[in-house]
Amino acid sequence: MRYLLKIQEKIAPELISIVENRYTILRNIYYYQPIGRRALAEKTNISERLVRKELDFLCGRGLIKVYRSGTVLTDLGSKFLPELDKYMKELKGIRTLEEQLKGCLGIEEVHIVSGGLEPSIINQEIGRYTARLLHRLLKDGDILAVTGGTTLAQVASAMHENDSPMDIIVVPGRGGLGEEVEIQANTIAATIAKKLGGRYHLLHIPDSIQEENVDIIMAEPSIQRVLKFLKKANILIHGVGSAEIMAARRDMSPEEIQELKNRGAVAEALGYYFNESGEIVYVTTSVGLHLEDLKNIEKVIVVAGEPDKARAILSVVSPLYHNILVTDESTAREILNLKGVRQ
Amino acid sequence: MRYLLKIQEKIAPELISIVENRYTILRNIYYYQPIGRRALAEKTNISERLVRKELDFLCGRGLIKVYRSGTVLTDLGSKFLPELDKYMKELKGIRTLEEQLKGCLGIEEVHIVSGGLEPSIINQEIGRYTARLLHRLLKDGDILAVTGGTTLAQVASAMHENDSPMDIIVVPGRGGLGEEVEIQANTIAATIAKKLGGRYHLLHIPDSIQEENVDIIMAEPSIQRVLKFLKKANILIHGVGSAEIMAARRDMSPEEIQELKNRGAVAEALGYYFNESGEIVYVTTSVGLHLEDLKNIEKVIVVAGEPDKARAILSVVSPLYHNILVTDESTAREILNLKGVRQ
DNA sequence: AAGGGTGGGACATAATTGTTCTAACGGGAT
DNA sequence: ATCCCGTTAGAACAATTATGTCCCACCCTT
Repeated sequence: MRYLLKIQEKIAPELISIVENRYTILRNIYYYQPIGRRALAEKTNISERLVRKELDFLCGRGLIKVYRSGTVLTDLGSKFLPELDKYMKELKGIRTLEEQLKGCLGIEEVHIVSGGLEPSIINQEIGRYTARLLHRLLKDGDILAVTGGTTLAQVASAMHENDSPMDIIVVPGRGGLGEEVEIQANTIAATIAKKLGGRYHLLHIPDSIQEENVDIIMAEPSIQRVLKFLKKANILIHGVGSAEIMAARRDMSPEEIQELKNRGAVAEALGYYFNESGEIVYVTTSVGLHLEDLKNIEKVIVVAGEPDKARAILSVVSPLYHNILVTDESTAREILNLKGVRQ
Repeated sequence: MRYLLKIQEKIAPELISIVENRYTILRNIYYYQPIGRRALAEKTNISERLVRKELDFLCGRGLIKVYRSGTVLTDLGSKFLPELDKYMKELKGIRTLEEQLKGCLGIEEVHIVSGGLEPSIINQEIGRYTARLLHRLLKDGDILAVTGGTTLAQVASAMHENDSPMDIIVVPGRGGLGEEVEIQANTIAATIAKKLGGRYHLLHIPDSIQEENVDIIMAEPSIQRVLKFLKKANILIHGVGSAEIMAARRDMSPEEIQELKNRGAVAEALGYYFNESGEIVYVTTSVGLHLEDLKNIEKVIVVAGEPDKARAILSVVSPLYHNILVTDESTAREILNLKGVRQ
């Protein structure tokens, strides 16, 4: 399979740029439809005339439809796009990247989404991909734990409504980390549960509670009930943040932030802060899953894009805790760079 | 595998003609090297300028070398060509053709050589391919039976000398069918045996012997010895001829030829003449393998190109007797046409 | 009603392609 | 050895095609 494409690359190397152009255009249409030639040209860095040519081509293939108001994906086109994803992965050697990253991180599965789009869109792509992955992975009886963050929010919004309700329980992995509602774990858990037709339980915990009050909160029956589900969760999906952004997003005091910096924190996940070597340097006093719990969870999926997170991902992800990583092409390459692996 | 190329064909259909051009050019260089631009252009029906462009490209890839005296395949090029063969088979859907033909004929294996060359070259291609197949198939201890014919002669000449001699015996499948020396079974058997570094035994039998003398000849010890090997042959490779051409090639009397026509003979193989329905309508009184013997031979390979032989192949090849068919693309398509299979 | 987007058209320019010419090389015959 | 013929690559140039750029009439939204 890979073999044939290798041969092809030798005999027709120009193919890659041709297909890449069309792929990029299709994906941009997907995200911005209806969209015009000029806007597409700008987004894709392909000249307007070329975009037009490709548009004509794609139109002829019935993948898109050009209206007065702009270009739109046809049904055929949106069905075709996931297939193209697969194809492009092979063509651009992303499958190889996945293997390298797998070996490098020692993890079970690595999924990489094709790059070549704007960062904001890449996050959506990761969401779209992870959503598909989740749909495949989840089965009746599962208890899914999720965390917050922009990436997870994308996953939630990219999931589609199930035809028939599933017997699934979704719970937030940690409570009260003081973020905006849309990207809170609670919101995301609810969204996903609703789309799947499953149930959900939320953790309502004050943003920053005193250390001495934790036990009191924990004793609350409503909290206890959710924590019981959490302990039984067999799938966890969580994001990774860069330490400073997370610290800012959660209303940390300046002293705390300084303390984090002093300790060399670069990454955050599940309320834990890690330094470059992957050591835990700080833990927020929050309620829910603890790092050690991850070892008992069947499938732990970590999802994170954006190349500036490469270092963070590297320090967080560990075969001890994680099974699956979902990221994007440029982040993957950056991680391998940091590790000194040549591609 | 096939799947990816299907996707590719949808997103980049122009690729096929690009690759096809380069493939055709490469193959023509292989057969005619050193050859010039103009001659190539004529043979391939590609405009001279295009040939030049592709030549520049192939040169840049190090697959060919352009000399004052013409273009020549480099070592890399000749190593690359068989890989390209494989790739082209997938790309042009020849693998699918093979499957269809396999199903249609009920045979174990079908090998189809990519078309798009002049008929004379196609025969060489089939020879080249079959030679590779034989090299792969043969193992020490084998006894190989071969017949005559232009196609088999190509096979023989396309085989390469073995580094180390093989423990193999090659014998002609039938004796004395009165053809030119170069395409006689005896000659071919000797050639193949020499190339493999094996032994061979020949059948020297008068061209057209009287029915009543067959037994006398058969009793000859020298003949008996060869026949004994023949009965133990575990691989047979034979060609297929159209009835009229074969009748002419072997000096048949006008009455016999008329008789053949009356009986509706369309195909010949191993001295047997078949009508359209695959029934045997005539047998030359010759010495050697009989049709029934084929059932006991491990691998029977039938090799035949040229589209006008399609009907002949169809009536000769049977799962009862044959395991492997080697032919070319246009013949394959013609056979499927005759069978009413749409491709 | 106006403004920012749209597709289609126009057109100059660049690139590709078809065609022809030429000088030089190679190989066979002398 | 040498001449000669055929074939070669390379160059040149015209014809065609692809491409970059800009404009315009239109439509939708605001």
